[in-house]
Amino acid sequence: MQLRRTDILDAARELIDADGLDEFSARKLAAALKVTPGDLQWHFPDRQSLLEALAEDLMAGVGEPPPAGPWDRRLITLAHRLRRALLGLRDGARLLSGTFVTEPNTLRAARTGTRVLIEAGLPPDQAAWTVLAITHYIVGHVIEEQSVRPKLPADLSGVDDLNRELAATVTADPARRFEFGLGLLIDGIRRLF
Amino acid sequence: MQLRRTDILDAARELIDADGLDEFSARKLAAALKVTPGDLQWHFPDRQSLLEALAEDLMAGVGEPPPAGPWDRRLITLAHRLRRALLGLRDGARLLSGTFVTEPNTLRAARTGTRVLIEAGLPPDQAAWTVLAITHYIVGHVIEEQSVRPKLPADLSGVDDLNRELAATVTADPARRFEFGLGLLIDGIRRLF
DNA sequence: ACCTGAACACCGTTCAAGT
DNA sequence: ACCTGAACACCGTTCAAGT
Repeated sequence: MQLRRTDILDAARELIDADGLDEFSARKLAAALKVTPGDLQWHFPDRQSLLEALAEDLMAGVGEPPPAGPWDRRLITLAHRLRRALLGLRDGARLLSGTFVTEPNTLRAARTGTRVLIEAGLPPDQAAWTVLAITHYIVGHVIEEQSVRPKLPADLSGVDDLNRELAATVTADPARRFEFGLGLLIDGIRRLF
Repeated sequence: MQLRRTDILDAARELIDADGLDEFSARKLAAALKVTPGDLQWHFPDRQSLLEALAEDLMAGVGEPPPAGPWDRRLITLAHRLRRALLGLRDGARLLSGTFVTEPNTLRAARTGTRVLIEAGLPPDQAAWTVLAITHYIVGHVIEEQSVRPKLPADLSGVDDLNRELAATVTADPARRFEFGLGLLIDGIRRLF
């Protein structure tokens, strides 16, 4: 049976979802595919290119033009898509942040967001800067979301109010936290018009 | 000569600054210190704990209370400090994002930011959520700043306007880009009052 | 064009033994 | 308390050889 590119990527996703990015190795992947490490090398010249392919796949669809409507709704749609995409694979945000923005799907997402803001009337440079800022927020957020949280001490007595508040924040529903920070950015963008 | 903790961390920083986080290994560090790998293990039980110590050191001073003044100025001061701290070591943002927020210096920075907003009149939960959002933006931004940029094609003919705009954005002075995105967030926070 | 076998130059971590 | 020597169980990558 011929080893196809998508089979390799599927198996890689399975391993990463199971054990995390740090546990992932090309040799384990080869073993899972019942194939020699050398064979894997033939399909992907090195480990990095395999991870980049994975990141690119993750971004598929994110850059589809969002439905017509007000710019803020369209931007929020894009932001949610990017977050969902990153959450689609264990350690997805860390994976993406280790690759470059020049891959087609990643670039397309940035283009789509920029176009939304240009169409809304923002000058092109401000539009591009804004999209980059939102992207950084999302990547930073999801990296934290996906990082293993240390067990918070069940007993919070002896901890002061501020620490308790911060603990509550980090433990809070990440989707709502995401929404809150995104809202700050959107409100900030509003003042650019 | 006794091997001290700070010597180990200094040598580690030197190696990371020289070759990047991916090239860094405990064995190279041991060699640089003219010491056995096993000896290093005695001082830091595992590689991860060494990296965490490094991240903690990076955050030293960030959480000092900023000079009195309007909340936005104080928050901007903290934001710049965090960015400078992360830029203080090659791959510093990636390093920090691989550790937890519970280390004293990291926690202190979050506490200080939260307190600034509470003192300005924000409810504690909103203050904490806001600080987390800014932190995510900064970490995401500096990760991109510190990632090796692929050589942009010198010849941009044949590339459309949008790509050219995005290329210009990524190539632009990162300090100004940082300021722009931070400004969006600050303006968003303004509307919370 | 695809895959194997075998090697090379590395890793992090453990652990008995020394001082 | 600190450090060495030596090993264990891994890595990514290369490359001649097979089909």
